Amino acid sequence: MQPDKKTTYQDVRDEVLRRIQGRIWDQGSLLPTEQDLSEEFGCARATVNRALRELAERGIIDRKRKSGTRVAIAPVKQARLEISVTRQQIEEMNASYRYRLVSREIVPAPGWLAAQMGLPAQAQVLHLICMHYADNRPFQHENRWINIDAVPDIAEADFSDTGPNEWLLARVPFSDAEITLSSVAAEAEIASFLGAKEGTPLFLMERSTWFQEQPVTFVRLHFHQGYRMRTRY
Amino acid sequence: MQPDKKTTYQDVRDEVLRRIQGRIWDQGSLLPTEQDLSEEFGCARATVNRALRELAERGIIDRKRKSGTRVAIAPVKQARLEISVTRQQIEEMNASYRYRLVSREIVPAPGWLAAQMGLPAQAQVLHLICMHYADNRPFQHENRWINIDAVPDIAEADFSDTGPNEWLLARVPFSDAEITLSSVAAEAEIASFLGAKEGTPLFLMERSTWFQEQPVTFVRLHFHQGYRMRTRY
DNA sequence: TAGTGGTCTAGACCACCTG
DNA sequence: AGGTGGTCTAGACCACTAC
Repeated sequence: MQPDKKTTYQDVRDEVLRRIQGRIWDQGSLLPTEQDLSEEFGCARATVNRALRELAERGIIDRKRKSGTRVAIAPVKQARLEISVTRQQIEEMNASYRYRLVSREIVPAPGWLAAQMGLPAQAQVLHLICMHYADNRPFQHENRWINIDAVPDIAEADFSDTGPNEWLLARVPFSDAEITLSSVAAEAEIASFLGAKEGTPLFLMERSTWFQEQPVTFVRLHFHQGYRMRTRY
Repeated sequence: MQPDKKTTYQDVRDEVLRRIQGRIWDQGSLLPTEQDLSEEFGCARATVNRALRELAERGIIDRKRKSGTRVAIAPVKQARLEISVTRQQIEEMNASYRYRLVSREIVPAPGWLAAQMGLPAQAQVLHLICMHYADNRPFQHENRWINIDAVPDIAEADFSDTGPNEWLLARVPFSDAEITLSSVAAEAEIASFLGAKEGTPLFLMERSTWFQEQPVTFVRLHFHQGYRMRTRY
């Protein structure tokens, strides 16, 4: 073995993880202090801190000032769902993407939508219905409402070529969103768009989006029958 | 305004985010170097680095050595799903939790399972079916297979009182998992357990788990009708 | 080859929390 | 009151990569 260069935070992080997985440090038990670990590993305390901070972000350990660092007991695991634009999602499957605008109208926000988005009464919204196809098979039915006050430019966009999701992302990036996933029976109209029978179980994603506290859009995405969403942690 | 103490990495992070959201730095544009920013903010480069690193982890900016830091263009947003033990999930709803073991048997792994988990042919697995109730209403149907070779102690556990998820978490913590979410029609048996009609759309979570490259368990969780999974980003 | 981000160090001070 | 993690600093060297 050659004389090691330096101890990296990855080294520390991986070794600590190894000891936790190997039950050298059991669940709930107290780890040595950063000071002690930095001496053991022959590195600066900042390096240990960086390593332990990453493990804490992953939920592997719990840290508290004064009381120290403990191995987490009933970890709430975090799975990361990657949410990308539908076109990109389809192209990553090596399928050809096709988009179609079904309808476009400006209406006063219905009551349930105003409540859902936190809109003032009588706010005007743009209501869009679109379809996304992968290799010419129905992939996703998009039912979207956009708060016109939040996106004035919206009147100029006709969405005949580009979906509203891509359009919005280019203009209102990095917003906050709340997502709900569920399983629903296909209504007759949506079923026909997706080439499924009425009542077929469909995967539904609903998303509300805000930009700087202002409600921007609410969208209901019905995926084709048999769609599966995957992730790791 | 008082003489500010020090610039924190949060200050830098929030100000950079503000400039991105305010289109001062537009999508795809190049940010100043860490050196420049540290001078502007009057702090150390390490502080700027920490701030930009967090934004990069969130997908807000892209960083490359030599070429610099750019505002991300079509960000793949990451939503974090919190996955906790069913009991905990129910108790957080302020509902009473009840668990019931439906069946328990040791069998050779069926072909589809061996393929799914990457098990050797003829591996022995423990097959469990359990129910979880919230306020005595069916909440989740659990159909689980456990690789006996990976968890030898399993023979001693009868799971009449505690669900296998909690039992496993206490013994095989911090494993890797792959999750699939989908929408399925309730089969007759599962429907009856969940108090729903056959064919009802149900939210299904399937999860494969490994510990140090070794397959541990595969579980199929059917949630009650109308279940919704929520997250933010 | 030179510029940029990635990381480590050694020391310091602070904030929070438990005893 | 004191111990522990949280953070900042100033400087240094390294790794990657566009030029």
